[in-house]
Amino acid sequence: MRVLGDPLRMRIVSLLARETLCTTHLVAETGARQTNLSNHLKVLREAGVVETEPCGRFTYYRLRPEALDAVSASLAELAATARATGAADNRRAC
Amino acid sequence: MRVLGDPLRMRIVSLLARETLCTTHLVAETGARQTNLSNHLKVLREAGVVETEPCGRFTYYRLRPEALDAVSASLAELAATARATGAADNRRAC
DNA sequence: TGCTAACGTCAGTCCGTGTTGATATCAGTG
DNA sequence: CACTGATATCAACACGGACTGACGTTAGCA
Repeated sequence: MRVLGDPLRMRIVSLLARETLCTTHLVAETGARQTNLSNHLKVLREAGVVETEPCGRFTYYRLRPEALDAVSASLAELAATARATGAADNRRAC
Repeated sequence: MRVLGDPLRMRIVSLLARETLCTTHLVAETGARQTNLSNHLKVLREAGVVETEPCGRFTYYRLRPEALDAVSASLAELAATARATGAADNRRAC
């Protein structure tokens, strides 16, 4: 959740959703410096959002759908409980 | 998405999912200063994540489930496309 | 075996933004 | 009407984290 808060990282995630890419492609697509991307990719990797596949001197990055599904599900659950408390008008007295 | 990246804001959202609360309660629950919470609540309000209901000199904050559902759905869609590209082994050549 | 291109790491800078204190406002309450 | 408590706004401040430049490493290729 926290790691998806950064705009550039969300951009990376969107791009990787459609294609498996390597760093060079991401540099070309986003216009960001290679070093900067490498940092963000490290964050995404350590968060389990993406996984790498070394291919010669290239490194392909692929999205892990489970990670996105997990946050999506937890947000959906929050929305469901919120809907329930709204329907029950469950409020704490002051 | 961006607004949900902050830990304190996610905390607020979690609390509001279960109960409709006013600022005082949130101060007690989170331990954060009133001013700080007011700022975060403003951000959430302007993002359409929460809505307010003035009640005398109190202000109740309630979660808007549609907002959470929206981000949840968009993440789920990203996950779906990612799964499809993974299955098709859709990668860009270097 | 030199050369280049791809990628990661490190240390430092810089900026956005979360945090705070002071202040204003408004609603109850005595 | 004076007073207190709830909340929002404003103007700094501080700090984490995004961004950068320099460098090291590895893999292909001539």
